[in-house]
Amino acid sequence: MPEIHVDSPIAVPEIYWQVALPGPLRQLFTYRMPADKAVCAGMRVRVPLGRGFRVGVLWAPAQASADWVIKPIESLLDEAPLLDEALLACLAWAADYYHYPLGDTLLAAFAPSLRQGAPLRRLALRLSAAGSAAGGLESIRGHRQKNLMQRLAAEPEGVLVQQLGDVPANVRRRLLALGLIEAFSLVPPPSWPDAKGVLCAAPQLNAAQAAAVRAIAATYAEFAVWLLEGVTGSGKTEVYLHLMADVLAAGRQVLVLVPEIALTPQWVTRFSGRLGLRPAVLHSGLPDADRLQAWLAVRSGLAQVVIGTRSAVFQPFADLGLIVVDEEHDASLKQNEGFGYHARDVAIWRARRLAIPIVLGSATPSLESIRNLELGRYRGLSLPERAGGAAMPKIYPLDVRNQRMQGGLSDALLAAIEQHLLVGGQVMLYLNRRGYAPNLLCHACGWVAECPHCDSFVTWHRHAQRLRCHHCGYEQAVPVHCPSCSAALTPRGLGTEQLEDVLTALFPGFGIERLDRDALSRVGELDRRLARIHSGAARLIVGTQILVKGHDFPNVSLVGIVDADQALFANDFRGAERFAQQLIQVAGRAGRADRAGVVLVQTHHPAHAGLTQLIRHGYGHFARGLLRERTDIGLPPVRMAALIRADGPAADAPNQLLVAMADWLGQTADERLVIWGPVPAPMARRAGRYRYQLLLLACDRRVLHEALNALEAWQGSRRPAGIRWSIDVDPLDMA
DNA sequence: AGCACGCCGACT
DNA sequence: GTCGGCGTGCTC
Repeated sequence: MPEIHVDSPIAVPEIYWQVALPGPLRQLFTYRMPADKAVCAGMRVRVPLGRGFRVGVLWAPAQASADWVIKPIESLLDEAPLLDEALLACLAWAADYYHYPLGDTLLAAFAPSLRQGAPLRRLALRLSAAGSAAGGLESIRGHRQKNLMQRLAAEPEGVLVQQLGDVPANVRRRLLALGLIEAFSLVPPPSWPDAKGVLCAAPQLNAAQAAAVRAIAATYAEFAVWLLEGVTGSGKTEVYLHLMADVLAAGRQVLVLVPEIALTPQWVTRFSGRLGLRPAVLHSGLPDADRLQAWLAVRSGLAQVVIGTRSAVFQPFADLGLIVVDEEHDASLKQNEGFGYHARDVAIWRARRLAIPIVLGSATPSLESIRNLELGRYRGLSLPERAGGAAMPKIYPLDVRNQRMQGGLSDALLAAIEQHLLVGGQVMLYLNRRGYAPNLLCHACGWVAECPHCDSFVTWHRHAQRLRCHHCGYEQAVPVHCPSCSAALTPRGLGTEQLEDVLTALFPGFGIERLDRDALSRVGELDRRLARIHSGAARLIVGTQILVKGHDFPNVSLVGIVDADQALFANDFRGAERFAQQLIQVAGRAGRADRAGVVLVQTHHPAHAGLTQLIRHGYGHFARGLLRERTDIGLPPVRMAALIRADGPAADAPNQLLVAMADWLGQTADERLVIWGPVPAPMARRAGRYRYQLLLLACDRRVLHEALNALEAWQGSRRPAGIRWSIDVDPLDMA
């Protein structure tokens, strides 16, 4: 359609606004609209862009510009801004800090259907004047039509069409045609269901818990970051619940961030049982309709408690009074691809802006948080003892050098398993490798099945009869013979599937449950397996990482770490802290009730300095030691870091791009910027792409961010074909 | 990101 | 002679 511009004196004056659009469009786009429109930042608009249309967010008023033809917005999607000023400020900060496009950042705060441009107004029906006057309804024959008339007569405010699912469309059309009912649009009032089930009483707090509650409660009206360092089983959740009850009683909302909600269904029942309300549970598996309902209910204040994974940190709270970040050390709070924000850090920003307290809870706090505590930015609280007087588990290294091993288990570990089973305990075995065997090998010629797309071997999944790559999703059938020499193939190494089989053969009749991603891919499977564990039908538990994430298994008296060696010598500088966190968290599954637990750590390096220190002095001491090492070598969290990743279909180009960036930064950036690399990524080829990375470090955050801004501006002009590159601020994962 | 325009191989 | 590969360049 050609643009018609009429310069007539009666033309409505126009205003200009900058609009943030989705996509990697780093600049804002200016559009015009009639000046009589009441608009403000945070409203969604539909605007023309190129040939098509996009949903964007009004950002700031702008001036007319002669540099380009300014198009009018196509439509205003909201009558009021859906995001308040405080949340918009938080999003602007996040876009800037994480060097992520503003439009995509803003859109991340909307429920998915709103992101697509769905209007809040919905079609509704009500009786027309004629319909109300008709009274007797004699003229209507069909009983469905009569039912609808009666239903609408009972609800003079009108009924949403989407709530009339049982009424066929032709019934509605017929009554509309007769003029007895009329269609109109309305913004449905938000709704949120009540809690179901009975309330449970709060248990008595122990002295440390009560002290923590008192201390935090004194800061309800101010910004304060509390690091709650509580050993596994110390009852951190009880502290949260007491605080939440206070804040809810004051009529304010609470946000609880957890690593993986799908794995902790008991949280939800516990929260609703104690607080007498239905929490909004948000995670990636939730259907869009549920997300929208929750989003609207949170915005209206009806949903008072939100429990969610990292993306819940952008929920549009009406009156947030407290934030809890549980397992604040957990790496799933940060993502290293796409919008790589750390939910804990965004949450802290929101808390500061809202002047409310935030509680970071963990048995194994991150080095970042320990440092902030030492610098006085956070206030510390500790729960040094287990609730209910339970003893801490005892951890022993188990030297497996020269020991006979059966299916990866030493005689000493097998004896311990048997002993604990015979006295009625449950035994948990932790092995962070799923599948049957990590390699499939030809004993005759040495051939090993590899992933064609990655620098890795494929894992043999015996039950599924597939070879799978755990890095890219590649799958293939299991070859019968060696493709190179036709000899038979043998498995090498131990995975959870195999461990399950081994234990079934060695301890028949005790019942085994395996908890890993393969076993839990079907919905409800976790619940079924957890039920069998809790009922005692399964006495042996085998699992990966998933075991670490906060499940309560009160009867577990022995935990076996099947292979500590792989984690002891990790290739990334955070390896040691991650190993320690994992060990302490798994160990914490043992002996929660009346008996002390035992943790046996199989290793070929029983004298490993880190391992012995961790066992002897505990996590807190160990972590503070690591922090001093980081200070000496100038790594995070002592210096700020950003990782530039580049990948492409060939090996040279991404490396050359990073070399060029490193050279340019070396010449132009502040001399306090430290540039390491580029180096190939820990897995140099993944999913068919060659990956390199460049690490930037600086003591001053501004130095780092200035360098990143300059880099973006410099690179914006030239972009090599086929190469992708991205910035990861505060990277957790070097892979 | 989309979605154009713009120049070189196998097909009705 | 056309259909179509994706290389590069722009979108208010």
